[in-house]
Amino acid sequence: MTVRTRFAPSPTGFLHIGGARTALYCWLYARHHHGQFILRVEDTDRERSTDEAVQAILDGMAWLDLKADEGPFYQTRRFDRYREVARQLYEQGHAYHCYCSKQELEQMRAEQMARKEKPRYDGRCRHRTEPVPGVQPVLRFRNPEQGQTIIHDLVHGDIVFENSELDDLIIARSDGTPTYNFTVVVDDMDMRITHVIRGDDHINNTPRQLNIFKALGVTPPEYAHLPMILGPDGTKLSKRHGAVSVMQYREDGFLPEAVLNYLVRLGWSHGDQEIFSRDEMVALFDIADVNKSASAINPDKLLWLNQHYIKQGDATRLGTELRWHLERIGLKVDDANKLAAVVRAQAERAKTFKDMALASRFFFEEFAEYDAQAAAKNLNAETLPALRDMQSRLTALENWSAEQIHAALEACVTALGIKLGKVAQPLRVAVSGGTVSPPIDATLEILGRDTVLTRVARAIAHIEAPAA
RNA sequence: GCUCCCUUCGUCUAGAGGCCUAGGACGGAGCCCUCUCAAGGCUUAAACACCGGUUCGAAUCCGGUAGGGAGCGCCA
Repeated sequence: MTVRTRFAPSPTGFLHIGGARTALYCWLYARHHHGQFILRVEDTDRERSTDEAVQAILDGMAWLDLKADEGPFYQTRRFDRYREVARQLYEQGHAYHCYCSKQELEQMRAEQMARKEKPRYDGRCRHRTEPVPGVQPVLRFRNPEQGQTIIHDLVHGDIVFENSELDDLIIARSDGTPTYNFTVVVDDMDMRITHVIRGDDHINNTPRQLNIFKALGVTPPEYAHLPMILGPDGTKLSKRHGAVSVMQYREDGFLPEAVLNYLVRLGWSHGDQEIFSRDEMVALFDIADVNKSASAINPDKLLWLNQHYIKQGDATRLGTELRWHLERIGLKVDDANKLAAVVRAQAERAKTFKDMALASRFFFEEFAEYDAQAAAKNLNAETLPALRDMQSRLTALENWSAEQIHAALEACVTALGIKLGKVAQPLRVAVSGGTVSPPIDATLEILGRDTVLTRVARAIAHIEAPAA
């Protein structure tokens, strides 16, 4: 039997980090077993589902490169099928019409709460034989009253529920539209899903679904309930925690491989290994190694992973990512070689592309003014001789390469009897406007001779006429 | 309230009865390297929620307690 997993989000918002991990695990499990990964959009709640949300989820999965083998399927296009199965259940006596009004149900719940009981439908329409005139009934599933329903959960082990704890859930609303617990069963059945991997907030739904499968005479899939993902403070994930949408991570300068690597390790591990390529994840992933307890997001670790992939990745490819972020701050750059060179030079000092873009502006545009403190300390009468010396050495340089620039620097240091810092730092301020940049030789090389000489001249002029 | 789930350093985790003086990673601290910022190297502090059992032996098995969480919709 080939493994078939599904990711079944409801399009009521963007793809958040928890959903992304669920999708990743489903995808990994399918890939690992050479099976299929199916995407299903659970949009039966027409009030809250939006096309934008559907697109946002698709975008998020595309960014993470989690391709579905089948789908996306939309539940709203399958209403006929749900109606058909509901009818079957009704005809076989597994479902019945309930005419209770919402107010009546609410009152019942209130009374139960007052009695400190678990609020649930008491089955008062179970044996009704006559319709109530003028009332469009809902269809309720006739849940078994005795016995137990056991989930053989792949991550939690057996979870036992007394059927007497379960009530008769509504499978079709009075307008005839189907509800969640029912559509899930019909879809998982029709799509021949073998493994349902989802958040453990669904554990309580599972016995109901299992009973519907049983009534339908169908073998249910295996279940694996994943622990929740918490915010950095250990509380429930929310918008207050910053980047909740996976696309927000892209905006913030993260690489999809870093996000994926981070996510795969949140709730799953393979010994002490921290870095996983896509292929390694596929080869190594197993539900047996998934944890049971909820885990909090650690932004620092994601940052660390992101930088790991920035340092590790192909500079040309990463250059396109840098270009995207430069564009976002108003800089249009097309020189792929220069972008790659900047990526290589900045990789060690940038945890995100957003930061890298910000720190790399001076490579691509003239800076407006010097950082006041930096200029005061590094562009003054004391450093003028070194700048002048370098100005002529750089002008005379045969090959504009980091090696040659470095040699010129060494020669300058020897000639003037000063420390390297005494010339490197003034030069840095001269060409970048501030005190932070990649090593000065590499910085000058990337900038190019013309730009460097122009900026050095500008610095010298600044020293000679500080008022300007 | 009821049902269900969870509990190893701050965080992510290793750990399937003796390999545990509890390991790794992020973050922290210190040192080294150094033209800035970083990156890197080395060192270091830091945890088995609690109480009982079972066993020659328990982080690992069992029971209870405490704490956290989820669910209890004509939402998904």
